Amino acid sequence: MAHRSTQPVISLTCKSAGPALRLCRIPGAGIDLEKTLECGQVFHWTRRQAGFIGTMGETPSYLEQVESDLLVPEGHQTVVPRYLALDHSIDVIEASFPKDPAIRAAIRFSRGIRIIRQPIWECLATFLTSAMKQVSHIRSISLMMRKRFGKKVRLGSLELHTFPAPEVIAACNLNDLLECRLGFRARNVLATAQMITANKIQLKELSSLPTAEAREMLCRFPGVGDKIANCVLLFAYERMDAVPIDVWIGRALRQTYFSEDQPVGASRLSEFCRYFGPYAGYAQQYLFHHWRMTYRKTR
DNA sequence: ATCCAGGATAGCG
DNA sequence: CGCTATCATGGA
Repeated sequence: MAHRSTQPVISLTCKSAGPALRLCRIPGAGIDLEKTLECGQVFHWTRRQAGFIGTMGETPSYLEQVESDLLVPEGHQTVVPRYLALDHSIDVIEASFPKDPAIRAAIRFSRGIRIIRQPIWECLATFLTSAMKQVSHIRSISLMMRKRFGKKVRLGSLELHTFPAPEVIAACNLNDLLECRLGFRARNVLATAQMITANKIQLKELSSLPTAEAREMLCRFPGVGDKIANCVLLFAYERMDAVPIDVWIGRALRQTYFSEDQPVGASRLSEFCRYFGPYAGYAQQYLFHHWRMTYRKTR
């Protein structure tokens, strides 16, 4: 009973109507929450007070880091560690990386990032909107789609929106989506949602396929090529060896591992990434984050 | 104003 | 094969 009075509580809305949210403290297992939610793998989490608000699938939540622990809403003690992949053996993963200077520096800078477990459709649709967009744009598009088409869910007095289901997007017309500033990506998002709703490809069934075959299937969706397919494989299908090659990681790899702007194509870079080992996707995320934060201006 | 962004793709040689 | 222009939109 003495514990109850020390249980942390929080009120997430300005108007302090309703009971405050009761929080639980759980071990963070070495995670850095801020890096994890802001390193460019997921886009909808929003800073609120000392933590972040957002949804894990249908579940609205609040996450806050306190020293090495996490504060989560009461009742979320199981779903949060799964979503944030706190079970990943980060020591094993980092020990599997090659020991070159670039990797060492990236580990030092990016330590604490977890490759989280995102809902498959949400991940696929979000990265469909990511083509030729800055991270801040992807984020605002995701939030607009949620607000306009998502389901309203409540956490205490706080209202959030889930990412709209494929059926909801499939029923939209192009102009609805264009209002979320999707531009030329709207066509692809709509057509992909319609393919899924028509059962042309079942996303869940790809889980049982070898990575190469799952990638091939993902690339059948309009607007999905190797890069976006690899994002979905890494961030939603738990394929830790999948490496998305984008402009940033391309620059990092060429400048670090190849000589002076020799033309090195994406396919050759992709081959090279086997060098990073069985957790190449993790290594890629470390490098991506380090490079993007460090060389943003200087190029 | 000009350039570029966690790309994909049709259309060329 | 590999290379290029093009696709909307907004921040720097």
